[in-house]
This record gives sequence, structure tokens and C-alpha cells, in this order.
Amino acid sequence: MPELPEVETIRRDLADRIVGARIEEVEVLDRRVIRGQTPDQFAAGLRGARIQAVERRGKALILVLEDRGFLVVQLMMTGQMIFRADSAPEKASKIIFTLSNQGRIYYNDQRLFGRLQAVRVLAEVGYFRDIGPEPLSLEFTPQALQERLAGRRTPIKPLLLDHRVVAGIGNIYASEILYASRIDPRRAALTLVPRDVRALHAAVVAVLSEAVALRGTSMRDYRDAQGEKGLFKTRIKVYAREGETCPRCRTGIERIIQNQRSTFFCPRCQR
DNA sequence: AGGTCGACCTGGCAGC
DNA sequence: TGCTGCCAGGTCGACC
Repeated sequence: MPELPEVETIRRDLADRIVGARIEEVEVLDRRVIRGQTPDQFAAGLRGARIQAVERRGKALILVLEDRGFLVVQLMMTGQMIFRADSAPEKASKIIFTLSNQGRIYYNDQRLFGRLQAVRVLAEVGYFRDIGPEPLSLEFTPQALQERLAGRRTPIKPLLLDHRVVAGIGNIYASEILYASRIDPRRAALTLVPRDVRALHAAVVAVLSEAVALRGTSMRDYRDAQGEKGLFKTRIKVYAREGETCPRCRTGIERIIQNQRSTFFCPRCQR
């Protein structure tokens, strides 16, 4: 589900509420969301751990545990991390963490694609191997982007979804970023000239920054750590707007399939 | 190595 | 009221 802006929103919300608390109990209601360990091992490894910080890398949420390693949460399509003071499990609740501050975190996941791993070092998590730059950090420059696109014959849209190129962009923001930079999603990456790459870089930063400021996009399932929707949906220009008109030129927005995933774009002003 | 595709899951919704 | 098919914020491993 969530892309960088959504995970970052959850990270900030959780950091305000759980840093300094201890995990007192862990109830695993569906073992399929746990990776690399049995539910008993997973729970035993986390019980008693103090939460030192809540971080994020790409779309992964990282709970830093004092002297106990890390809890890495990948929400995938429909995962949620909801913090509540009262008891409120839902049908989709798969793990319940009870904390020392009277609160609970409900890991909810409709489709069960999400995964949680308790690890000693982050390198144990496959997703972090070869992960690209954080798009809202100083390391993400037009040059860094150019280097990662050089020589690639793949269309630019699926490359934006590749977290080894740049971390944290998903299917909604990939379409929005290409619209903002006026680049046709079907163009092979190696056809982008330096001016295109600069425009693309600027759009990545601008779109993701605004989406973070508006607490992400709720198309269907996304909720922040309080269970509230994000506000960026009103700013969406093309995603899921097939047949509506382009805000810039009034041409009809089209939907195509690339690597089995929908892409939305304006065929007139994206070139 | 780079590129593409199926698999993993559940549920909502449109159309008949 | 069904039923069917399509669609969904992601990642990974298996192929060519």
C-alpha cells in the first residue's frame, strides 16, 4: 500500500507516541506475516524491548530496539500500523503489540502481503540490499539519478518503481511524478536528456514533499497511525483518472499497462 | 546483467 | 440476489 509519503507519515506519528515505551506483549494472530522466525521466536525476541527510535528507509518502517536490534515492517499493499490506547482489534488485525505506555499497535493487513522481521542487523533484510538513494535526502541529486538511469532500455515508469534506482516511489507517485515532469512513461530511460533528468529529479522531490506535507494519499486502505486518511488525494492529477481531462491541456487521461501495473498519463503534454 | 512475468492474498465493485 | 471478472499504495524469484 503505502509509498514513501505514507510510511513517513506513520513513522512520525508512531515516533511521537511510542519512543521510550517497552513492548510488553506480542500476539501473532496470523503467522504468515512473520518472516524468518516462528511466531514464538518473534514474540520472545521482542518482549521487553525498549523502543529507542522509529526510522524509515524507502517504504520500510524500522523500529530501533535498545540492545535488541530492529523490527522491520514492510506494509506492502494493505498493511497498517495503528496506535490506539484502547483495545480494538479488527478482522484484518494480524499482530497486536501491547506497550508499557498503555497503548497498543495493531498490525492490520487485508491481503497479507506485508511482512515483519525482527533482526540483529538491517543487512539481514533483503530489501535493503542494493537499495537506492532516499529521494528527500541530499544524496539524491540529478547526477545520482542520471547515473542510475544511464544505458537502461526499460521504460522510465517501471524504473521509477525500482527501489534500487531510487527508494520509496510506488505506483501512484510514479504516474504523478512523470506527469509533473511532462515525460512520457513509455520512454526508454536512456532517451532522457540532461534537461529531462533534471525535470524528473525536481518532480520527484516536489511531489513526494507535498505528499508528505499532506500526510499521504488514501485511495482505499491507507490509514495513518491514528487510523485517519491522508489528504493528498485531492492533489492527484492523473492516477486513477482515466477518461477525465488533463488539468493542463484538457486532453483525456489514458491508462496503459506496464509490467502488469496501471500507468496513467496525458498523451498530449507528456513527451 | 537487464528485462519481463507469475506468485503471493483478500475483498470491493461493476456488469450481467 | 448471486455470480464472474477485474482491480488494488509491493516485492521477489524464476525465467529468457
